[in-house]
Amino acid sequence: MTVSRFSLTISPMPSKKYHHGDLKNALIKAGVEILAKEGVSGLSLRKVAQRAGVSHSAPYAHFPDKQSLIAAISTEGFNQLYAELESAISSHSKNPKKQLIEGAKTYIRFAEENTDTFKIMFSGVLEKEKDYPSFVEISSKTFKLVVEVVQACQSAAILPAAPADLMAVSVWGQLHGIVSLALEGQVPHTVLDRHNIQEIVSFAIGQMTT
Amino acid sequence: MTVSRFSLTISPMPSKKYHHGDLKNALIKAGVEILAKEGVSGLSLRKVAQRAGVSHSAPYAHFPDKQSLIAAISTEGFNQLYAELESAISSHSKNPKKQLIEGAKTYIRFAEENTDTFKIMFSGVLEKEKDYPSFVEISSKTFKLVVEVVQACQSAAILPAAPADLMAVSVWGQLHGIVSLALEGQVPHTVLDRHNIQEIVSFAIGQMTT
DNA sequence: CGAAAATCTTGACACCGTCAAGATTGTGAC
DNA sequence: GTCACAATCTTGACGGTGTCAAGATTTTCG
Repeated sequence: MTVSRFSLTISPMPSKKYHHGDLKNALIKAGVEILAKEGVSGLSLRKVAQRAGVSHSAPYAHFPDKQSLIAAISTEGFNQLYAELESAISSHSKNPKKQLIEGAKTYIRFAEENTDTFKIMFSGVLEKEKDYPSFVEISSKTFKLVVEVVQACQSAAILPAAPADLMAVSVWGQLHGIVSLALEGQVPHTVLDRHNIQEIVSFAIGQMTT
Repeated sequence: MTVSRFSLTISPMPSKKYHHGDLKNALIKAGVEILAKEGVSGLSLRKVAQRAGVSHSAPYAHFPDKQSLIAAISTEGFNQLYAELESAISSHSKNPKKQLIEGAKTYIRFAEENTDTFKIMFSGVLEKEKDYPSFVEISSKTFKLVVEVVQACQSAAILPAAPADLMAVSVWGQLHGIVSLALEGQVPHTVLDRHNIQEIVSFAIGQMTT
């Protein structure tokens, strides 16, 4: 509009172009921030657009709908989780048990520090995950990480012999279940008074390992 | 309004009173039905009201807001889950291992048959659970059921000696984690090709028991 | 340079949760 | 019984939401 161009001319505003440049990533970033500040129910396309400094329907140039933006945010979350897990695991490449424990710690920390991103990734907010190839890819890549650690533990006789993928689902399920119940406030205070989530998970995984 | 009373007079409509009689429960029931047919994202107060045959803001006579209705639906879900678990467990009162396995089966079946009710109960849709006493009560009552089964298993040396509530969080977490991952489509097909959820859980719990 | 494609804005639509005002009905005191 | 009051329900409005259509602006590329 003429007015905004005029004010842009006489008092040069800090880089306000018609084209954003990298709006797609800016929207994802804005989404993550809103998620952290207002939670899942506070996440709206219009707020994301506003925070990125564009009009309410600008996002439709980059995402066909809200679900698609949520998929992108979830994918970004998985990328971060994968990177952190990968880093934690490769720090103990000669000690499978430590890989398992530190991997679990990393998972817990990620869930605690990015609660609502974690929820978006795992709580059915994303309705048709299979429609988003990059989401499927990074999530199955993450699962393969778990399988590798499990196999290393089996080779070291720390976990019992069994199909590695099946055992991986057990281990991940155990970890994920406790974390999820905790985030939902379903772990009773009689337990939380004595142990934090970290300790509960350590106990549970300790039961599985030898 | 005069018109409707008139039509009620000349052609007797099937019991359309101004006062519903039991609207509160009708709304909960309608909510469960919509949940089953349209999923969590399809659940709106206005649809619930319409399905119950009342105006869009009639629910506010019984629930202060949408969260409160969701709490009621979740509570109802927990009541049903508790009843089914209780029934399954009391059917094998002399066999703790069977109690554990059948309880798990019941949990899985409930999640599969009432997927979206299960999600509402456990996926952060209900934002401040502690504000709803009857929800807190039935959910902690359910946890106590798990504790009882765990204790019975410990007495029979089926589960190792450890604080029963801690062990209960492990067992429930293991079960809940696998079910949740499965509902999210996070259990890879390489596993699902060979085993259904039932078998995966059986394997995982088998690892914990002796 | 100019046409086509990409990007962004404006405006509209139906739906949503919520509230205020008022209509209708049930209830209990007298 | 009746009459005031409480409970219940309707109507109408408000701002916020996701989404789409039309058009403005900018970039890209033949």
